[in-house]
Amino acid sequence: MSTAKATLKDVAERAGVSSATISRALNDPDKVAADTRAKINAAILELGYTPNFGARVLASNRTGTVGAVIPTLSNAIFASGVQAFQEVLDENGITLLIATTDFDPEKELYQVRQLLAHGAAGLLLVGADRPWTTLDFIEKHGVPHVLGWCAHADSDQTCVGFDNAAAAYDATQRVLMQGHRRIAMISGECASNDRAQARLDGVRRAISDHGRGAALLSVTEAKYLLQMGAEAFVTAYSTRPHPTAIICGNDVLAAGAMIQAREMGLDIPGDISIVGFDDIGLARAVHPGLTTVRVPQSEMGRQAAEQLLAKISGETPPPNPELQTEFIMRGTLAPPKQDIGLR
Amino acid sequence: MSTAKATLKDVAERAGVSSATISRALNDPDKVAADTRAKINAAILELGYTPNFGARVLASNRTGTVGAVIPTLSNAIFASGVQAFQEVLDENGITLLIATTDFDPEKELYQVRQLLAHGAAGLLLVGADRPWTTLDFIEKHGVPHVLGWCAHADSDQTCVGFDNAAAAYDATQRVLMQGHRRIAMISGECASNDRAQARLDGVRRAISDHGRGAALLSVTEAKYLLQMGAEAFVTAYSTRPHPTAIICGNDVLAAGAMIQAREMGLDIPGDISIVGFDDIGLARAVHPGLTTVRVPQSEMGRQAAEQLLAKISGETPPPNPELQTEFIMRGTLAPPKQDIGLR
DNA sequence: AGAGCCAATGTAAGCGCTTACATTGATCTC
DNA sequence: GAGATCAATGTAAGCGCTTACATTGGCTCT
Repeated sequence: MSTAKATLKDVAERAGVSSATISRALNDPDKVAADTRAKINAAILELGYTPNFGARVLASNRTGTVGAVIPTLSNAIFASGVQAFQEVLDENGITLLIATTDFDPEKELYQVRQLLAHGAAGLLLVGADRPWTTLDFIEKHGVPHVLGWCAHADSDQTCVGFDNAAAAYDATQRVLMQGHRRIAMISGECASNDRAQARLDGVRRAISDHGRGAALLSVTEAKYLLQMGAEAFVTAYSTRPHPTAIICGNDVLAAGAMIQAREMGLDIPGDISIVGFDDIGLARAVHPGLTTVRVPQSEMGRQAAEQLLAKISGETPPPNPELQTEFIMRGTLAPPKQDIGLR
Repeated sequence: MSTAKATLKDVAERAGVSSATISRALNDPDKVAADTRAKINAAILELGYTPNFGARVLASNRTGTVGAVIPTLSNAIFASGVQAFQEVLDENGITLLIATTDFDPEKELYQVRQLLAHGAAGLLLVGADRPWTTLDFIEKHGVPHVLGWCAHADSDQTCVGFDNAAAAYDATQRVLMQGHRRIAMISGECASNDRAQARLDGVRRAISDHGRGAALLSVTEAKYLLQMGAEAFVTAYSTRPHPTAIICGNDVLAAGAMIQAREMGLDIPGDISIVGFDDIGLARAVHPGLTTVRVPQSEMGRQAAEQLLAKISGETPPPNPELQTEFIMRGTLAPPKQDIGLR
């Protein structure tokens, strides 16, 4: 075995054919006669040949990669979406480049640059809220992209996600239907986060649409961490009169709130109802089970991949799929004590 | 603006220098005079030039990517490790290629091939249990790798992780010290999973080393899903006499077990103690808090990246770091009722 | 049997960059 | 002030593939 890496030419000599034929055998096997192919395969095996990635990319102008730029893998909602995204790419022989932003729009632009510089043939981004420069840059590159975790009926962008505002509106209605009137929200940080913003908007709108004394007593923004949810609960609960229900921007915040509520000797849902968002594994694990909104994470990742692949191969992608969320009633939501029977 | 993408040559003409100088300005700026650099930058901006990835790779033989092949992103323990891994790579200007195996060793080999074919300069793999062919293949490629989530004092491999067996041994000792003698284990599936195997071994050994009537009543293997943990609990609890403590292969299984225990009207930890492993967010969110073993997920990802980068740049990497686990006492472990005071 | 066709293969021109080596002035040294 | 030194830049040879186009020879068709 030689030290130098085998090249196409080496394989060609060994197999007694031209390098073009080798290339064809590799990229488009049925253009090559079966027996030639056999010889070639033998030669490849003997030489331990692996195509040179750079040369292949340079000559063909295809990298076989797409990129995903997401806030963080540490949040299950992104991790499992990306997981599904990757699975579909994999089925199509595409490899995934990944970069994270920690919710920073500038870092997102930076990462987009990175991935495009690495030859990503398409891009998955999270949400629709970003400086116009970012999308501009992507478009100048002529690389298609899809936006995940959001839905925008108005926009001409390809969005694969669900209507966060509508889902939050719906969830809030359920809370109101239980009889709650004094509601607080623990929201994710809304700056540069249209999903958090939309959820907050949905809650706001549902409450004001409802009227009849329903009020959003407070909105506390917090980072998506258990500890932050706990701290935010203190603030959210501190109004007089207390809220009877707290709607949280996601399940992690909700779980944090639950911990703190229990800490403060409050019964859930007796003294305070809590509603989450996302339905990650956590929601079923806590006790009582967390009432929340299920979002189709995997389905979203899958469809995002399909849309992106379609765009890459130049097909007009199917119209934005509308993914449905589902309100999941568990134990943390119940009618408020003091209002029972008052209707 | 022309339709065709600008190349180095275009920029060179525009800036009135040779293409070599542009290349240098890009890759090794202080080899170029400041004013020349300024002209070049202007030209680049005007033309919207981006280097061609393939050409760069072909000419320089460097892709600036590293690959990670992991079981799944859906499990927080991998997701947050990879997150940290990616952050360090990012600081070093390296981009991450990601592929998942769903715990299938054959798929792992396939993904390793994929990533190497995409020019990964280094590889992160999970655990040490795999067919020799896989590592053989990697070595033939001359690409360095590190194994994460495991520790192997004996091996010549670079492992970045913790001693799962020792951590399990220690946790089991704590359980024994609380007075438990009838212990059951809900283990992850051990086939092709040395981490699960090691944890099981640690539990086994601790119990047999202890003697004095301590017994491992049963071992139930289950996939790492909440639901599977719940189902496994039924089996694990069904022995007569019942176990007084159940040690779980990870926190997800433990949380599933907790759900089922509550379902069956059992008090935790009054009727049954439960211990988890990993200390993911879930462990603090459940009630009572899950007693578990904290593993330094992020630290591991970080160090794995550092080791890998060191190997890639040809340095002799620092010796395998020994990462410490920590037993986290929370509410799900307490002395067994019937043994209180009996010593 | 000759024209026409087609599948299989060969020929060779790049793809756009990096980098070893060559060149050029300017600055320094004694 | 001549030679040495050095920073800055230019020249040009690839890197290892893909692919448009050319060639070949065996078939079919009439």
